[in-house]
Amino acid sequence: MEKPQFDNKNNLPDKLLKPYSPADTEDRIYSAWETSGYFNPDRCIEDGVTKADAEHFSIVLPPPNVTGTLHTGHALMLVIQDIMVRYQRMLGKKTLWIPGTDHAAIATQSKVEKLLEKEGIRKSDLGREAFLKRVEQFAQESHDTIVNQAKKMGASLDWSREAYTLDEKRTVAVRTAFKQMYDDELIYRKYRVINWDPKGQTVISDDELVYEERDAMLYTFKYWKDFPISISTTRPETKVGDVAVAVHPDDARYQKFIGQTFTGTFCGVDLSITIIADQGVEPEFGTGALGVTPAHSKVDWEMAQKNNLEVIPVINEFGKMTVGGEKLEGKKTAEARDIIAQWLRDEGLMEKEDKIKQNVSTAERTGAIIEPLPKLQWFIDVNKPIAARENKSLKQLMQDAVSSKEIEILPERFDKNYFYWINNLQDWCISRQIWFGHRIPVWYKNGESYVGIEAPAGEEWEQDPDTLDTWFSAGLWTFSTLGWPEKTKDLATYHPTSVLETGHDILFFWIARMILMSTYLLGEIPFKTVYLHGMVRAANGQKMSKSLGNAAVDPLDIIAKYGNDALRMAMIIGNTPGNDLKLDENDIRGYGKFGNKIWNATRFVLDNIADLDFDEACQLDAEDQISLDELNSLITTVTTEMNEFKFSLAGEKLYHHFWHTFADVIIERSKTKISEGRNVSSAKWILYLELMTLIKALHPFMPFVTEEIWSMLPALNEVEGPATDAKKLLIIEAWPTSA
RNA sequence: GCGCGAUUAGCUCAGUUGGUAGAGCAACUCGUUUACACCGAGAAGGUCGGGGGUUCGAGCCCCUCAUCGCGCACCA
Repeated sequence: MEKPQFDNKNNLPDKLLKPYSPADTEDRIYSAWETSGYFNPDRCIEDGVTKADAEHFSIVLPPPNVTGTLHTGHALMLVIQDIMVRYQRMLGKKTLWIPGTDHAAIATQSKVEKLLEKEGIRKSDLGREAFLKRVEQFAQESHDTIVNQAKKMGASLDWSREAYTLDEKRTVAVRTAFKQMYDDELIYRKYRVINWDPKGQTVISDDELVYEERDAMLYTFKYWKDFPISISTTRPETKVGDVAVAVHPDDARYQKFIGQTFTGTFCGVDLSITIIADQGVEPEFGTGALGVTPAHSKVDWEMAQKNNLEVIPVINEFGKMTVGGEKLEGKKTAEARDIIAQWLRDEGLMEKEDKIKQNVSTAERTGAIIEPLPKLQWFIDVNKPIAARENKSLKQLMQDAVSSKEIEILPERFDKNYFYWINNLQDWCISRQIWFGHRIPVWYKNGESYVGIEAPAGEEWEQDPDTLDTWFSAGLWTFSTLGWPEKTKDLATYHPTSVLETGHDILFFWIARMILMSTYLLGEIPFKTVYLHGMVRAANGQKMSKSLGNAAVDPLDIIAKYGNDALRMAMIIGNTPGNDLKLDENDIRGYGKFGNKIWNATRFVLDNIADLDFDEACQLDAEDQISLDELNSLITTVTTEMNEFKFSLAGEKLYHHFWHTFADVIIERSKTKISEGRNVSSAKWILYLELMTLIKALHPFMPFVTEEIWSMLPALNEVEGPATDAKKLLIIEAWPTSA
């Protein structure tokens, strides 16, 4: 059967007669926003959109790594932040959202190394300079992709303030921060056992360790026949570096040996073993005695420091043995382990071999098993009292910022994780043996060293070859992006920032480090609210990852299919802070339909209010007045929820009201009134008021379709009557208030 | 080992200070009424993981157990 044609006697725009097409709309709308300049708060002030003395609202975008393209996780972060920013801008605040990218030192370097590997090139073949050129080229390409993607996602970022963690300004910030910390003796260089990644050939911080449970063999044996105590270990190969055996001070079995030294030969290596007492030894585990290898275990290193023991390195940076003659030297640790285990059996020294589960630390980036090694590295002291900060340590500064409620973490339960992490925090190792990143601003000459922003004068000064942990520069992000160390107007206006929105997986890596840097360097918090989102998962709950093959869910594909507005709604509704989000294509499709529903409702309203006389006072009949009251109370509720970061609730209420109250009840009711000529003016007024209000309130959630509709409401943007001045864009329209 | 979270309609999840259980999707029945079939109307569907406690009243607070997931941790 033929469907009756919409007669369009009121000459509605052609595009409004067809179903809504995000693909034909979104790019055009984004360009209009960019051209307007309203992503930049300065422009809003110039044009009188925002008052110069208005309250500020600022967010720094967690800078995506320049390691490739944006994924759904990035899309989620862009959506949540864009909603906040659009809402705050409509409230009339000086609203700034700063974009940027992160050089992501190790991650980017290893990515490029892998690409070069495919070409059969090693980074050592290229040399430092040529290699860095390749990395920078790669980083630039990634950057361009990322920027384009962010724009596709509708992010209302102020591109005029874009920053990069490795650009010139940020380099000055990094060096200034380094120098100040060095001068305050918070940064120091020390030889100690660190986490060595044999694959990445660099030291990594404690936070970059990932523990993996593995099967291991626990060997129980004596070093030699007349040694009085048996020890247990999973790593016999390190025992050639042993200098002591530690027992619990109260252990009756071993007390009599404490303080004695025994010498002998273990697998061809001469050892001198002193029996020491340490509270940390668990009498119940193994034999209750522990072989101490100061060079290859952090715990043992500390025992050695306390007891003044010698440190004997036996493993090198490549995970190979450096002692033991022909039998062991040059062998990989795993091989040496078997050789020693066999030797123990052959010698009749092996007493027990037990299969156990063991947590081994691996490197987050390379997956390699960490080899603890003693090395000279740079550290940040987290316990030293700082005179300029009321003698508080960095640890205390981090703690106080949150415990004082100056910084609020959403959801609140992450407070506990944060405090727990701080309590267990040890000095932060900030040097890395990689090429890509901020080179440590320290120069050496004949045993002399110089720390500064610029290289010292004179030829012979040699800069430290190491680079800084990428989180050092990231820690400065809230203020380095605003111009620090210069005293800029931006810094005065927009810092502390209002909200930091990111995934809970980088609470320690990044959020804690930003709090550290900001409270120390500026004496103020970096942000007031931390909003932590969960991880985006596939519809079946699986983690999206390349190895599972479902990381192929490209946000741009979804946008091409259903539109950005639909993706946004699917990412916001049903999503609460801290909880993972299952992204289901059905939901996205559903919200795509909602966009069309809004579109069609607009067609109906515009067609019916074409002859509405705006000079006449708005007079509503009883039921329409009730509807208006309901609308007002909806807006009040939604506003409260927006202020409390409850975007899911707010979005869902707007969705539901639009569809099931405005469309299903009010529009349907108006048809009867208009066709019967009963309370026609009231019916038209309520159509108009509802549509106007809902389009505005929906804008932060669905910016494209609402802006597009807004542009088709000629001279209707003031309730009082037709506007005569040039039409404003919806992004700078005032957030609706209940009348 | 310590800590955290989840467990609510078939599925995915909301539920803000304790006050008569909600949404979306799916499924069911009916309906093409000129904004929209990317639609409408209607009905159906839950002893809120188990057990105990506090309370006039508990999805929500307390205790306990179970299952799943996550974070942290120097049992060698």
